[in-house]
Amino acid sequence: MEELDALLHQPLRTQLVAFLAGAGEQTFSDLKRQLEVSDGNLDAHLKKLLAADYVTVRKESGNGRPQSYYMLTGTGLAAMQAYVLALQRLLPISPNGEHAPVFIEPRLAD
Amino acid sequence: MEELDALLHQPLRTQLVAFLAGAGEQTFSDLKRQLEVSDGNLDAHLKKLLAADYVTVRKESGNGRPQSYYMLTGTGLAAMQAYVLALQRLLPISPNGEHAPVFIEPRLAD
DNA sequence: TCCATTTACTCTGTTTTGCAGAGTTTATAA
DNA sequence: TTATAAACTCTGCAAAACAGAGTAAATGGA
Repeated sequence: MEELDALLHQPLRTQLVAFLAGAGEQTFSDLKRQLEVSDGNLDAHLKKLLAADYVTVRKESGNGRPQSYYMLTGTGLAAMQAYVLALQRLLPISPNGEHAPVFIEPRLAD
Repeated sequence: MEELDALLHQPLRTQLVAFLAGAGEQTFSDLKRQLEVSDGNLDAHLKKLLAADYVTVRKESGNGRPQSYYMLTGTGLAAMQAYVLALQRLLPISPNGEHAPVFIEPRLAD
């Protein structure tokens, strides 16, 4: 059985990684607002992504309020792409209607 | 933010739906063996998929040991395809290397 | 016939995970 | 100097996942 990256297979972390990939560097506050999540929860999930090197932080202070900028790493993007690919391979018919090569035609209930 | 089907965004259920899509009708025991999962846990997740009509059961008895055959529904396959599509849209660069139209080039840390 | 076995559950308890909010620190702006 | 904001940390609760024991129904073999 194809394995799915447990770190990415979680709603908030999937959204975090995808959002960072699309939006580039974001502050803690930006992420909190955009994903509508409590700061405790955001912090916990960011820590897991940091520990896996899927995300990096850059901390600024001195020229305004202290700010932490979070950014996706190449490792993180690669992991996300591998994750989506793994899901596609699990599915016998790809979402665009084409058949994945390794699977048979799905048989469905009525 | 694009939403992800919470029912599918869980490792075991994702695997269950994908496996049923590829392998067709499967017994409870088959699923237990293939996915290497405890029967209590398998039962719990199958119930959720049944409740959402992503899966159906057909029960046989009288001509052998009682057997329950589980099968993916059209609803279930459609949900899975929509789920994978949603993930692809979240990602700024699709896994095959092509850019998704709505997103900008991802900016990454070093 | 009855005993063991298999299937497919149900139930219970434990562990893990997710999550919210209160409190803390540092720093700035008023 | 006080108030406010950012970015945490910590604590506790709630929900989810999970394993395994127990159970009913049915069969197959002795």
